[in-house]
Amino acid sequence: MSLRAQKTAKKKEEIVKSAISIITEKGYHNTTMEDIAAKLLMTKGSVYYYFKDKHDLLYQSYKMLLESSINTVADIQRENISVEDKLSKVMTAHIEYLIAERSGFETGINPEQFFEGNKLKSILDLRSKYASEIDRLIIEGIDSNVFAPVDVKIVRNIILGAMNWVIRWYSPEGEMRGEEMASSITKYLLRILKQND
Amino acid sequence: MSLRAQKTAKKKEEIVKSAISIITEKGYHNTTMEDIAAKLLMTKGSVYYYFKDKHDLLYQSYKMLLESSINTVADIQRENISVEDKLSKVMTAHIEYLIAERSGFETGINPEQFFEGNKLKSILDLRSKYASEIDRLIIEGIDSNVFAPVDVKIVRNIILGAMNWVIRWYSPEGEMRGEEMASSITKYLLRILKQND
Amino acid sequence: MSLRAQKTAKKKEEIVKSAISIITEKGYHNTTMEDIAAKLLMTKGSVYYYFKDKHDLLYQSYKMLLESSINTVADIQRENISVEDKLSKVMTAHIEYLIAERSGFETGINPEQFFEGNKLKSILDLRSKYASEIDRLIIEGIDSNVFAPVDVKIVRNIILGAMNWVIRWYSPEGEMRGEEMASSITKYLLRILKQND
Amino acid sequence: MSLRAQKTAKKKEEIVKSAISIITEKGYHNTTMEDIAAKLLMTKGSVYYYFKDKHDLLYQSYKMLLESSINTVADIQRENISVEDKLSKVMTAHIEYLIAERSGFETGINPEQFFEGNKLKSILDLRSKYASEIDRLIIEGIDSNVFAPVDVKIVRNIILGAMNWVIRWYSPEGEMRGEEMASSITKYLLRILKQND
DNA sequence: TATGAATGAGGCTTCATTCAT
DNA sequence: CATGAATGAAGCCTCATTCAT
Repeated sequence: MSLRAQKTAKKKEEIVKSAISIITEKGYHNTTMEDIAAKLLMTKGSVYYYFKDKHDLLYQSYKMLLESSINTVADIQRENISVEDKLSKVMTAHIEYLIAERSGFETGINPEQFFEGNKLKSILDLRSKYASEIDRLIIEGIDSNVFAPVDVKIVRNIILGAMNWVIRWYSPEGEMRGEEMASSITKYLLRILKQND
Repeated sequence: MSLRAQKTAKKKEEIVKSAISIITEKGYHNTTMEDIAAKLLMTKGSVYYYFKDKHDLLYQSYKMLLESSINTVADIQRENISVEDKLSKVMTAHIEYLIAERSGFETGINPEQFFEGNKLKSILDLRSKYASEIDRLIIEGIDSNVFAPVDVKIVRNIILGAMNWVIRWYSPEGEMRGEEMASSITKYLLRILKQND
Repeated sequence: MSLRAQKTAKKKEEIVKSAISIITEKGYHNTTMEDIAAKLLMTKGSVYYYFKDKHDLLYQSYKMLLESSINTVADIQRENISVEDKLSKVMTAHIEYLIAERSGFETGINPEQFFEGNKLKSILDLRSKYASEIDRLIIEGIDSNVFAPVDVKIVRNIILGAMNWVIRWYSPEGEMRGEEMASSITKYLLRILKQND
Repeated sequence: MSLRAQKTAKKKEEIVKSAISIITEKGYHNTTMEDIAAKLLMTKGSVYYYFKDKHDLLYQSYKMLLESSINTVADIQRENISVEDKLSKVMTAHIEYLIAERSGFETGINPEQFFEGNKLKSILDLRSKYASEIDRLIIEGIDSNVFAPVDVKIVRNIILGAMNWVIRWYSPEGEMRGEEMASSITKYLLRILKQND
């Protein structure tokens, strides 16, 4: 990648990160392009230089979030630890990421409402990919008798729902630090899966 | 309540129910007053007769949903059954209600984003009330040694997140009926609380 | 048509007529919706109540112009006069209409540039219809030996070009009245067709 | 002219020619500076090196077209042929030029709409000059009894309108070649002027 | 000369809301 | 009570133009 292309990529990422946090805070429709630009000390026009339109910015932001999540899981999958530890790490990472990036996209933006056609498909595909990574861990755990047999789809969605909900109630000003809370949630969720012997 | 007042109340409820389902489907900002009116074969003007403005309609809809939930819990609280059964019933009812009414308000509408001042306070109070009903059941269960000791706030939020998430992934066209799924989710969530003796 | 529908139709026509004259004067792109509304002492919003968007207003204006031309020709076709008189009347009417309505659509708006898809097709169809009415008169004249044999398509386009050009150079402030000029142009154009015996 | 000046002049002409054809095709307002630059594999910035602004590019393009037309007429005026042949040649050249350069400026761009002040005056002067060259030929023809007496202004405008209209309907894919059509139109237009003895 | 990133004015469009009938 | 025409504030987006490198 040329220097220029790098610079452009960096700028795009900067905008995306900023957009994610404002949109999480105020909601997509209550966030104006002006808001997004202003937060970065840019003008609207500049944002449009990097993104076709507001919707495109949302799409690319969403995609980046999902891809980042998938990468995290893939990294963890490669580690040489037990299934339980892997799932544990995946969950903790997920929650900590939400908190750190202040991203409420998973709860605040319903892909079916915001996207259509190829864009929707692409988002749903990424979601599925992430979901199946979790499923894989669950199944592996069941197969190796570490986890009890469960309805994988339902349990996975319980896990996702519980994790994504965090952004709605966790406050950094509270008594618990993010990591503590992440590991606490993880611990409780694992109880659903653990053999009861 | 006079006949007229009754009629008005009925009409209001009709509008609210319709609004909830459209807003759940398309999102608040993608739903126009025209849409809401049209679905009921009314005109915009009529809706304004019953509700001060769009925001008021949202507020009253949200309130109605929460109050209905709270009533349900209260009813269950009064029943003469075990704590575990009570919590179980509350969760099942919550999920089935979401599915039946096709309401995605809990996930789709973040009160902090949509309301402010007294309205926000009133919504948050109702939420708290509902939350503390659940907390009460959890605590009661712990006190009576039916449930393991847990961080009540965290577990309660895990439960809420997992339940509310349902509207995002459950499809009535799928193989599982709503009640089945509700009881399945309930069963798994209870594992978090159950003593592991 | 109900009273209300009549009123709406009238208002639409009012807007269209006004739009035609402003667009002719300033050009489509130099005319703002504000301009069009202001000229009628309306607000932008009102115009949008009657027309989907600016382009739709252009389309309906263009269509109305063409339909009106076609009706005029049809009326003349039915009259009990000679072919030459018919063609003569058609040309005179065309020119006088341009001047009276101050419409420069034919020269100022190239359908291929402004429309596409079905709208383009619909405009081109109307144009064709008008063109073939003129062709019919030319052919009739040739068949009855009143006109000399000519390449119909070319002569028709000469006639159209010469007539439409009027809006570009005729000034009502000049020495010649519109009708005079219309009949003068008509007279000259007929020379192209007249037998030279 | 220095080598550098020559190079600059050449580049300017290149840009102008390219601009004329894009603007003819898409219209001035639908043509962006980006479009013009891209077609020449330049960047916007470069175009601005040669032309003050978009409007200046339009102006110079229009001027170049008119000057070229005037030069053509002047050349023909100097030829040692009959008045009729001169007018004939002028018209044929005019039409062939429009077709060859795909220039629809005469019909697509109304000077009154696009220019003002000195620029408008300068364009109108060139137009007048061109018009009076045609007038001169007509008058000469009348004086020498080759042409019938006519209202010169009207006939000249008929001729101009008929010629300029060509760009709107002539398609190079059609059955007739450009030269054929040019001479055909010329032939018909001359009938307006020819003595009918 | 050439580039491409940044700017900002201007125009289109939507839609909640009002109000006379 | 109901209607539908009218309003106008607010936000998206385009693109000519500038300018540092």
